[in-house]
Amino acid sequence: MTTRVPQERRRRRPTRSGVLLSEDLIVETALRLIGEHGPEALSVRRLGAALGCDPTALYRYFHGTDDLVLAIADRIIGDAMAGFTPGDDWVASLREMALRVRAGYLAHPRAAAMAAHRVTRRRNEIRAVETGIGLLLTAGFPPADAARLYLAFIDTVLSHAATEAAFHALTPQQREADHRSWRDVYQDLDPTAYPSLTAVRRELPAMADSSFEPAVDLLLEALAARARR
Amino acid sequence: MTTRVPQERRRRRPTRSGVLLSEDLIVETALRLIGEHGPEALSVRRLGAALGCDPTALYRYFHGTDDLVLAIADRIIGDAMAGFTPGDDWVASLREMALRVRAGYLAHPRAAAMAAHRVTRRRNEIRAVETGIGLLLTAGFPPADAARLYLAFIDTVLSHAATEAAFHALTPQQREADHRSWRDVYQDLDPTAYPSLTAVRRELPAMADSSFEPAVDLLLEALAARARR
DNA sequence: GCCTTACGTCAACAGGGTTGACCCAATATG
DNA sequence: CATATTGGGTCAACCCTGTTGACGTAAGGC
Repeated sequence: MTTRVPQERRRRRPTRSGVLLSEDLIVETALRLIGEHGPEALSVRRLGAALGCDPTALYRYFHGTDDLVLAIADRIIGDAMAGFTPGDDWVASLREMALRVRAGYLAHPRAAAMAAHRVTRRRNEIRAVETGIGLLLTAGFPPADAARLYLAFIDTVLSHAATEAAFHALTPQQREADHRSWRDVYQDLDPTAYPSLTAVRRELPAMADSSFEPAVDLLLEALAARARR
Repeated sequence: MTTRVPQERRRRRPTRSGVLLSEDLIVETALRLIGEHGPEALSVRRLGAALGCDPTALYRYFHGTDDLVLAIADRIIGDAMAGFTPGDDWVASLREMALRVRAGYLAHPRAAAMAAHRVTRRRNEIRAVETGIGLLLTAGFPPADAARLYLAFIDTVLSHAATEAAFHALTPQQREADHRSWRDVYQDLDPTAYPSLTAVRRELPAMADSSFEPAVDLLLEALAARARR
């Protein structure tokens, strides 16, 4: 489609069914669709049906599916970071950022699973990057280090959150089977072939737990150690 | 399709073009297709064309696209860890494990991106867990810590590798747009609204680089520090 | 009240996964 | 060797998908 997607729209026209479309309404409806019926429920045609408009009307608001996905991702980031202000303790603030991102992803697990790996280039994401790098600058890191270390930090947070979101997006049956496998499969192993697993056998059921916070804490430990030098 | 996919096939019949199909041949051809013509080249129809058979013949070997993807993922894991033996230096060994997993994913980004968040507790994965926990045990961690820390480590590695694979699985246009955004969008920001981003402005193009190794190194630093205590 | 244009609608195209029916040839059996 | 069985390759068909260009109508500026 050659039509441009304008920044502001003043003239809006109700659809055949009387709905006034808007970028926000479309994103919200998409999130609802995904949340209710899974990621595969998000298609231009289904979204149009849910909105009560012709599917191709969406192309007046987004350049294509990819653009829509990015808008959804940015919306999730915005909701997660809403009202957050960094405090004096930069480690604690980064930790809260991590937990907020994770909570935002888990609020829309299925949407997060499909949008997590993208750079949205939109307002909410830019704001979050500004905040995170600002925290590392106050920690005393020189600009080059602050940028690189923030990237390592946020990529880890986002990757972990995406993994958790993907897990939560599974059906209860799949999730249950996953949990069981740590008990069942790993418990009946040949001790001579798998000595280490046998040694930690009683700890394996805990492997079904989330590693999000341990991993974030390890990372923040390393960052704090480097900041001290 | 109601037809079952049998374990062993004895009767095989050449296709119209004379090829003898097999599960291995199909998986290999799928990987070759992805490698040569990009990630979007993997579809049942194209795979059939590349094999010289009717697309629906593949349903005699796999229940559907999902089943095929899992078979591909299994091969990727096997290839990545093939021939790996841990050395005396547990930090270096964990590092090599991380790099191998990443390389395996990046060798087949789209397949990895599709299957990365799915848990396949097969032989290769069990072996990897055995090796990794063994390394943390030789580092002196008590069993409970070894299990939890290995989980944090491998989840970080897998999550990062999945993120990178997902990025490489994007279309060239999407990837290019992602790279550009760090140069373009983030360069024209209002300095008063975004002071930290302005301060690190010259470092931002580097944000398009991978954070895999910095993140893994931070994690290994923290693990080594904890092992010393 | 006219003119412009934003934008909702429509028809169409190319490509996707998956299905059930068909039928031939490769094997098992006598 | 001849016959029966059936694995599995083929085909047509179905409904899904994203995306396009043309069209027309109603909203807003003047």
